[in-house]
Amino acid sequence: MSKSTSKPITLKQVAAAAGVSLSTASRALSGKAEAYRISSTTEKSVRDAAKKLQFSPSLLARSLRSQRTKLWGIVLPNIANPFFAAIAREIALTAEENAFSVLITDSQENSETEVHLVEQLLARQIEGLIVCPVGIRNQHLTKIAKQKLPLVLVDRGFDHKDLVTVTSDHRAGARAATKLLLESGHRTIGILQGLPDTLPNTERLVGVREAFALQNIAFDPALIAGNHFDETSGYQAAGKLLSEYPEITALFAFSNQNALGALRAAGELGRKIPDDLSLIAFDDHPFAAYLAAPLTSVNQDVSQLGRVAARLLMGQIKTGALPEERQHRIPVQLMIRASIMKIG
Amino acid sequence: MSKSTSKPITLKQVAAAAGVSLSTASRALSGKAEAYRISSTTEKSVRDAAKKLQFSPSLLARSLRSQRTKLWGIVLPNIANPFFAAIAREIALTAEENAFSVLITDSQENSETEVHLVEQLLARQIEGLIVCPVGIRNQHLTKIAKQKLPLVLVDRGFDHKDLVTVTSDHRAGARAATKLLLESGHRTIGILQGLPDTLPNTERLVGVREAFALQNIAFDPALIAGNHFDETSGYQAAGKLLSEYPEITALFAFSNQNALGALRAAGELGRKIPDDLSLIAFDDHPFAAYLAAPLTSVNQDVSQLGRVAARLLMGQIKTGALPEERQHRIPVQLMIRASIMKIG
DNA sequence: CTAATATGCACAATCGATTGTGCAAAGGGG
DNA sequence: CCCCTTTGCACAATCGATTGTGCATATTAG
Repeated sequence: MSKSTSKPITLKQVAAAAGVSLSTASRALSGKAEAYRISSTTEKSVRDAAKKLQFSPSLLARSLRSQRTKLWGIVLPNIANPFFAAIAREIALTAEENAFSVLITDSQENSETEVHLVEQLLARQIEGLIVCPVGIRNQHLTKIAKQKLPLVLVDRGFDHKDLVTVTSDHRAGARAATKLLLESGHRTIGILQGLPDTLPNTERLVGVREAFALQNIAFDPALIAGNHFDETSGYQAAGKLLSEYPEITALFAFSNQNALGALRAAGELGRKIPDDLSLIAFDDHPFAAYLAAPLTSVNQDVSQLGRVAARLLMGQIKTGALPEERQHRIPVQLMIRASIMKIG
Repeated sequence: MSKSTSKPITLKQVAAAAGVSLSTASRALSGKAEAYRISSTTEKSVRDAAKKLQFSPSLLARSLRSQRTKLWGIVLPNIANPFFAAIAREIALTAEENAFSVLITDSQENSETEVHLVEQLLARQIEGLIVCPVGIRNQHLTKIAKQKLPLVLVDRGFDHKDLVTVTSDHRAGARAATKLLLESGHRTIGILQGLPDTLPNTERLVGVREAFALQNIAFDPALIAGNHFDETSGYQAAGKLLSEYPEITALFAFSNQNALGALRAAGELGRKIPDDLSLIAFDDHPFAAYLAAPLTSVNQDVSQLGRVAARLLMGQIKTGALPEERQHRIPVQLMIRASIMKIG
C-alpha cells in the first residue's frame, strides 16, 4: 500500500503543466494575480492546469509558511458524554463555518492527561484552544493565556482575570431548583453532589444554600453526599443518605447521571417517586419526560454553551484581543414535570 | 495580542544555545546521536538547552518533511448523538495511544458536506480516515480507497471489495427482536424504520423479514413507516400506523429516538405500554431501564464498534495493507425488560 | 613517522507552499 | 530614435524540521 500510494499533486506540477514558475502559479491560484500583474491568460492556464490535475494545496506547507494552521484544539473530560458531545458539536460547526478544523481530545477526567493533551495540541500550533478543565491543575492554562494564545474555558472555569469562561448559571439554577423543593414543603433535602471543588459543583452548592437562606430555613451540610457526576456516585450517595436519614423527602441530583443512580437506589429501597420521594436533577435529558416519574430538572442550554465558547474563541482570533467580558453565564431553565410532590 | 505573542522556541535557537549546528541538535534530540556519532557531551548540552528553553518541536515542520502527519480524520453524521459520540471517543482514545491526533468533523447527515469535509481532511494530509457515510454518495470514498489511503467505514457501509467496514450485526439483531415479538404472540407488528436505503435500515428490514419467514408468518410491508432515525420520524410513523392499523399490538422502533417518538404518540393515543401496546427498540440507552415501561431493546456494542474501527485503521497504517477480512460485524445483545407483553 | 581509519560535527538539500525583489520585454512620450 | 515607465513573470529566501554527505581533527596501525 505505502509503495503504490499515489502522491498528491503539488503546486510544482501545476506550474510545470502550465509552463510557469512556482511563484506565478501560487499567485494565480490564490487570487493575487492582479496584485502581482499576472496576465489573465496566464492565470487561466494555471487554473486550468490545477483543475485538470485536481490540485489541492497542502495545508501543511501553507501553515508552515504562513504560521496559521487554521486549527482549533478542544480538550473535554469525556466526549462520549452527551453534554460534552453537544458542546463539541457546536464548536465543530462554528469552526467549519470559519474554515477551521478541530482537533478534539478526551482527557478522561484526568489532569495529567489534560496537561499532556494541551502540550500536544500546542505542538501542532493550534490557533485557539477550548478546554473544559478537569479542575485539579490550572497552571498550564494560565500559562497559555499569558502566551496570548486564544483560550476559552467552558462549563468549568477558574476565577482569573485573564481567563475567558463560559458556564451555565449553576448558582441560579440550583437556587431555583431548591426553591421549588422548599415551596413544595420539603425541608429535609438530600443533595447528590458531583465532583467536589469543581466550579459547577461549588456554585450549585452556593445556590442551594442561598435558596435555604432566602426562606430562612437552616441547611444541614450532612445531607450532602457524592463525589462524582456519574451514575455510581449518585447510586451510592442516594443509598447512603436514604439509609442514614430516612426522613429525607426529596433529593436534588447534581447531574442526570446522579439522578439515574438515585432512581436505582430508591427503587431498591422501595421508595416510589414521587409518592415516597421527590427528585429533581441538574441537566435535562431527552428521556427525562418519559421516565416512570417524568423527571423535573434544570435544563442547561448546552448548544448555547458551545456556540458562545466558539464565538468567543473566534473573536479573540480575529481581533487579537480578549473580550471585554471574561465570565459568560448562560441562563438555565427549570423543566417542571412530575417527580416532585407537594407535602406538609 | 497578536503582536506580543511570544513565538515558540525553534530548534535553531536550541542549536544556537548549545553552540552546535541545526543538524546536530536535531540528531541529539531525536535519539540518533549514536548513529551519527554525536558525542555524549554534545548530546547532553543540546538536551539541556532544549529543556531550559522548553523546546517543543513543530509537528507542522516535522510532518512536512517526513510526510507523516500523525493525523486521523473522522466524519460522523452528528457528533452530538451519543451513539456517534461513543464511537468518536473510542477512536480518539486509540489514536492517543498511538500518538495520533484526530480531526473530528460533523457532516450533519448531509452528503455534500461529507464530501467537502473529506476533501478538507485530505488537504491536511491525514494518514487515515474513518467515516460513517451519510450514504447518498460514495464515489469520494471508493476513490480514497483506490488511492490507498487507509479508510474504515463505521456503522454504515457499502458492499465494495476494497472498503473496510465495521457495523453491528443489524440483521441478527432485528431478527432476534422480531422473533421475540412473534414468540410473544404478536402478529401485527408495526415497523418504525429509520433512514431508508442506509445499510443499517436495510439490514434490519431483512432481519425482520427473516424472522417472519422462519416462523412461516406473512409479513405485511404496509406496516413499515418512518424515514429517519430521529424522534420526529418515530412520532409521526407511530401515529400514522396506530391510527391506520388499530389492530397493531407491537411496535419495533429502529432507533431509541424512534422509540421515544413512539412513546409520545402512544401516550397521546391513550395506549399504555406494555398493556395496550408492546414496544422494542434498536439501540439501548442508559435511561431505558428507568422508563415508565422499562424498554426492551437491542443493544449495540458501540464502544467495540469504535475500537475495532480504530484498530483496523491503525493496522492498515502500520502494515500498509488492507486487512484480510473487509466486513466486520459486531454482535448485538437483546436487553429484555418490561415493554413487551405476551398475548394470544 | 606516515598513511589509514575513526570520530565529531557542519553544510546544504528537502518537504510544499508564500512572498519580496529583480530583470527582461513591451509600450509610450519627447 | 532614445529613455522611461509599465507589464509580466522568474529567482530565491523563508517557515522549522530531517537527513545524506563531506570535511576536518584525532586516533591507531604499520
